[in-house]
Amino acid sequence: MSTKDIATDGDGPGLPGQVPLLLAMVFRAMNDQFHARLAELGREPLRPAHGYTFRYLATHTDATTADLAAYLGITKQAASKAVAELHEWGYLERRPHPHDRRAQTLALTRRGRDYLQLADQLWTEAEQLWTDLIGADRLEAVRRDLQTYLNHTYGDNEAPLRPLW
Amino acid sequence: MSTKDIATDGDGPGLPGQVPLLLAMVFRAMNDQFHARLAELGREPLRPAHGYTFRYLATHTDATTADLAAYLGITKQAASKAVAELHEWGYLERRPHPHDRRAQTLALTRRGRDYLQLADQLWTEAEQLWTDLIGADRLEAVRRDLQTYLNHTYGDNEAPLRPLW
DNA sequence: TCTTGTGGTCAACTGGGTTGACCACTGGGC
DNA sequence: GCCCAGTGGTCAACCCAGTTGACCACAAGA
Repeated sequence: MSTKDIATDGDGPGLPGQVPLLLAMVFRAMNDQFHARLAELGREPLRPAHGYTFRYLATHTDATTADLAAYLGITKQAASKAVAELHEWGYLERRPHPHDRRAQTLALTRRGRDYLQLADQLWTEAEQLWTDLIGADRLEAVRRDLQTYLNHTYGDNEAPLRPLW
Repeated sequence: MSTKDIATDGDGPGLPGQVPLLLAMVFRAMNDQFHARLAELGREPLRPAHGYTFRYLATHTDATTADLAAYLGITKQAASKAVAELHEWGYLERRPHPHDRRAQTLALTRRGRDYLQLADQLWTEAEQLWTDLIGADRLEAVRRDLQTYLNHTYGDNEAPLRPLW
């Protein structure tokens, strides 16, 4: 049985099947750092789904709530709730859809774009910490290897970015 | 503004701060595959917290519910619920603690160890897919780089492995 | 012995998700 | 042009894995 500790013992060739869990642990560590910095800066910590919403809206103009729900893999009711909150808090605005009178297009406000920019900056900090440890070349190699996996898995489709567990 | 699509466009040097999100997306992809295979095999998909419980118990004998709660970063009430379920389903057993009459030690049953072994096998499949794409050398390099980050972040402590978002 | 702390459970609540029902509107078939 | 199945959006009720709060049995050092 592979009961060997998967923790931070570090060396040796690595057990088969260990890498996926290492991915999860590293992302968790970076995410913790991200939220710690956010708290340090006194910024309200929007929930994960909000961050993904921002990122989606920044790259998809004229997106509707239903589009967002599909991307996040949640029901449109749930997406609608999130959108209502973010609108109430001034991060995004709803406008009538140009061609469909049922629908509304969503767009980030200045405040929303600022928040996303800050988030990008904090992720960059976390990434930089890793770069300092392993060097820019290795980081770039890792980035390519990750991208290779996504390209293979999703082809030309967009990789889903959303909360998971 | 960094509104460039973070999806699977693939090439180019990569945007700063992109790697943490790539980690999340790759883990998500592997996790999806994991659950798809589990469903294929007709195995009931225990919730994530259950898997982490198994992994913890396999490497920590005489663990108590409170230990588990601390490791998972949840309240002992929540841990107690999970333990009760897993016990009811035959995956673990509770025995009186040798030195403390309040406490109970937790241990996997045969059934629990079997499930963990299956999980390891499915993670190995996901990892293998990546190895096929980038080669064993690159995978091993990635594994070391991930481990380096964890070692730096947690030192000699155990890296937490738990649900997150 | 007393006091403080800890393992474990019961109960009530929270919140982000769900399913279900519904209306307003779209758009293709005829 | 008229239908009608399909879709965008919302309201309402519910679900459930987590929370906080209260509590008891026991532990362990003063």
